[in-house]
Amino acid sequence: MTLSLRQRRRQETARDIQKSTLELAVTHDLDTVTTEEIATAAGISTRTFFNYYTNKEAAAVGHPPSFRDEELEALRSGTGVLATDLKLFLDTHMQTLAGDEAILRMVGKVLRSNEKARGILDGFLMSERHALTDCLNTRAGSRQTAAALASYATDAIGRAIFLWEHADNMSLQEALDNVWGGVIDASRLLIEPSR
Amino acid sequence: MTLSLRQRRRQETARDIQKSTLELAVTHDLDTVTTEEIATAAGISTRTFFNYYTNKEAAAVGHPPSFRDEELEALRSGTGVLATDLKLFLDTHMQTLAGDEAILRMVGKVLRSNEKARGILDGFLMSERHALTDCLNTRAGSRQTAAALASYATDAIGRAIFLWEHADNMSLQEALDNVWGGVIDASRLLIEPSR
DNA sequence: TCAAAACCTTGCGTAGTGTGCAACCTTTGC
DNA sequence: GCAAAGGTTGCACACTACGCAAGGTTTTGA
Repeated sequence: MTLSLRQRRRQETARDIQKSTLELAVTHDLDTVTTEEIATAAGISTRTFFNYYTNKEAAAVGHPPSFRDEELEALRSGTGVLATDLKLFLDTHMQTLAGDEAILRMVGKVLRSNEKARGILDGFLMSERHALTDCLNTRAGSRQTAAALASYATDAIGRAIFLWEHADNMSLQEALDNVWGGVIDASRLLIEPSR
Repeated sequence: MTLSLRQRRRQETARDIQKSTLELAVTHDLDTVTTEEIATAAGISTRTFFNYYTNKEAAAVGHPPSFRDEELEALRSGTGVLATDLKLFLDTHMQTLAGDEAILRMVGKVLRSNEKARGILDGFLMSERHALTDCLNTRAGSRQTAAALASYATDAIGRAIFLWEHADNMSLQEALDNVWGGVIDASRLLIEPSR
């Protein structure tokens, strides 16, 4: 469990680089910031920067938290109402994300203006969605159904973060509740035509 | 309606560049292809390449068809069952996409291996989803509901294309029907806990 | 405890990217 | 038919990303 000195330093440096990148990106716009400026701000050489991240956009995105295995397992083997279990799963993940609101807000800003950063995050989210699809596949009727549910869920997190960023005085949890209400309403609209 | 010689040439050149880019990307992997190779293949100078596209990933993605105004309007003012109207809307858009299956297939391949290209397409899809949200907002109860429906719909197109690319002997329309079934089942699962 | 192995940082060299600028050519509109 | 508008190109330049090799630090295990 305890990381060696080397591993700890590596994590710290990676995080320092991300912080330096985001701070510069938020004040100046990532495209006009050079890797040299980032490296200097993080107290390393340009060459070392590229030993940690393949490019500045990847440095800005960093390493977002994945769905945790325990949570996926709890969802897979859950016996409650699916909508409730899935919402609980998202709540837990949102709490993890809420652990670093400052970074989340800066990353959000970068994502809104930088295509390459979006692509990098999108790749990450794609594999997360895949893991969630596998997990839901044991509870849904078919793989297509599981894939749709997984999309609903990951999209909901994205919209919740967006809502939280743009609304004043709203917690991440409140934003997710709000968005989830929309998901349920949308589902109802799709299968209950008359009302 | 008729385009001037200049405008027609511009479109043709843009398309030639996209085709050259995709053909090289499919055989060699876009990352190892240089802009110089693309420019030579398209019969233009490197400098001109950058007058058309800001980078090779944008050249590979090209300019995908947007939702058409008539279709959006038909959906906005539709009076049928929402699920049916929305499915019809997607069917129509899928027919537009089916007009160039060769390019669609090559773009799909690039998107699977190239983060930057994904980010570019994602930015495009984001604005499409926004337009669709505005449109659905007149029929859904709230903006969050409309946003959820718009996500369901655009994601369904993406998954349908993915399915079509990976299944043998399946048309785009069949793939969309298949995926849409998953969307409806997922919605039902979310609001009908016991069954 | 200490030397070898493993790993990390850094400078240097190099191929490739993306843009401003100026010269020159083609199309358009009057 | 000619001026204006728009397009293509070469050139120069700053920035990106990575291979390589030299030199330093941490880890390992005898």
